[in-house]
Amino acid sequence: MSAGRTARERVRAELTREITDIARRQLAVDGAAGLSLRAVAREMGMVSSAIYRYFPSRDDLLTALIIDGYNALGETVENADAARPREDHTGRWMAVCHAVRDWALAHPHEYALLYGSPVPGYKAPMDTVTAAIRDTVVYGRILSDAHRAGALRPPGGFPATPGSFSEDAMRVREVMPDVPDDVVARALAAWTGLFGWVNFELFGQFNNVVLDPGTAFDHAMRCHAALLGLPAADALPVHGK
Amino acid sequence: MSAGRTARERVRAELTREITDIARRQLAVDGAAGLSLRAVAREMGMVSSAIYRYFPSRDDLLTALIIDGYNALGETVENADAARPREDHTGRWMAVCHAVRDWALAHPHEYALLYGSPVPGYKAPMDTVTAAIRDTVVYGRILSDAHRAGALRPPGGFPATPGSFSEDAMRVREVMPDVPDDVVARALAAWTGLFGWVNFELFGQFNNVVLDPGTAFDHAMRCHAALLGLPAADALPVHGK
DNA sequence: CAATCGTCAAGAGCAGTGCTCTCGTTTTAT
DNA sequence: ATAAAACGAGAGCACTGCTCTTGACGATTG
Repeated sequence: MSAGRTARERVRAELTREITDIARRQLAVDGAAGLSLRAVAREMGMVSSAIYRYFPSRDDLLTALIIDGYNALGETVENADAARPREDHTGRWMAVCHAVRDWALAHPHEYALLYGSPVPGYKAPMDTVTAAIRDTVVYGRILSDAHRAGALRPPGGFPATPGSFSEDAMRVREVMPDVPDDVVARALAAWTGLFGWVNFELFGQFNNVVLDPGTAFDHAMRCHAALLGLPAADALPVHGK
Repeated sequence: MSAGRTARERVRAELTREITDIARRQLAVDGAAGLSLRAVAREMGMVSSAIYRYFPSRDDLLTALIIDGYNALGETVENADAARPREDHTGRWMAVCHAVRDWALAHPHEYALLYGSPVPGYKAPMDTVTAAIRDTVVYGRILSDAHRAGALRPPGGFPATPGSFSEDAMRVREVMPDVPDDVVARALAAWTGLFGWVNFELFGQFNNVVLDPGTAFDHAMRCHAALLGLPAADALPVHGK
């Protein structure tokens, strides 16, 4: 974030930003496979080989876009969570759900880059993981807060968590401190349920069947909340802003 | 399926099959973006332009592979369902879940083609839909059978289904006859939960966190079954064959 | 101030892609 | 037997990611 000391560094940072901006626009229009270094260069009035001064390969440019995407989604989710009173755990969960869905609908190709099939042969570098779990961290904090406040009352009559799950639960608890195993297990189901729904909606599995996915989505996420033991919140504003 | 009357028709059918077979092998190795008409032609000892006598474009070849994939998955799911006694609704649901997951793990690139991000600019032709819903039809039949047998007792304490969902419920009921709205709504959540989990597992979101996804998956699917009102089935064989 | 060293854009070029068109040949249908 | 349809081969177009070399500019030293 430092302004860059020499003039060269500043113009380099500026050009790097311009490249990613143009690339992101191309991504938004044509999707990941339509991202062309030559097209980016053309739009910048540069020759294609010059781009390689800034990104050593197409994959590196894609990685930059992926990190940006995770951060954009993560920030959106953080803001949606922060806009709710801390003790309104159910409201925070629902806000996170809708934030994810709304962002995905607004940025379908970027979302596909993050949660769709990975581009073949592409291996996510370590740099991405810290950005990738920003939304998950928010999710975990909500459940931790709810549990510590004693607001979590998971309904009975559901299968007992297998003992062999405890090891994985420990690892998940790093973003979900103190939460007991059975809630951790259900938390995985709810979290995958959220993204599974968004995937179905975005990738066309609901086409010609579920015509009003917003309503069904809201209800499904409330069901997940109930499964987690979050208290029912009846008087939530229906949706977005 | 007719053997083909003229010699030309037979060799044409044979070559078409050979093309899709080679393409499927390439798909399994390199993923959808690595599928190259020229490489297929090379492997067949043909010249690239000859392929266009059989598939007018790369997208058409991809479509054939997609339909094959849906049918392969659908058949696997049908068999898994049929292997259970008809009145063991919970067992059938669990068998379907594991069949989907096992097939996805065995054919990751084909699964990604079906349930990952759609290839950009690609619009699924109508031919695909009948194949695409084979698994969903099985799923719907299980719930219908369970409901008609009076075996469905959805737990209380969960959010009421919004009235505006009834229209979408009607459409979903075409593969899930007689099932009441509230179960239809939860069925969507469970179904998306299944594929959302498989996506997370296959596309790397569980990396370094959930190391034994099989156990957690089985438990999560049992939770979904309970949410649907399917009776608890305690003595199921743990997993595969 | 002047020489140098690193950075940069440009251009040519390689290997690969999807796809089109034409040109003989072969097979089918009449 | 003849006309029509289908077919494989080949050349070619426009495009891609990426590499290498060349020449110019700018910042940092001596």
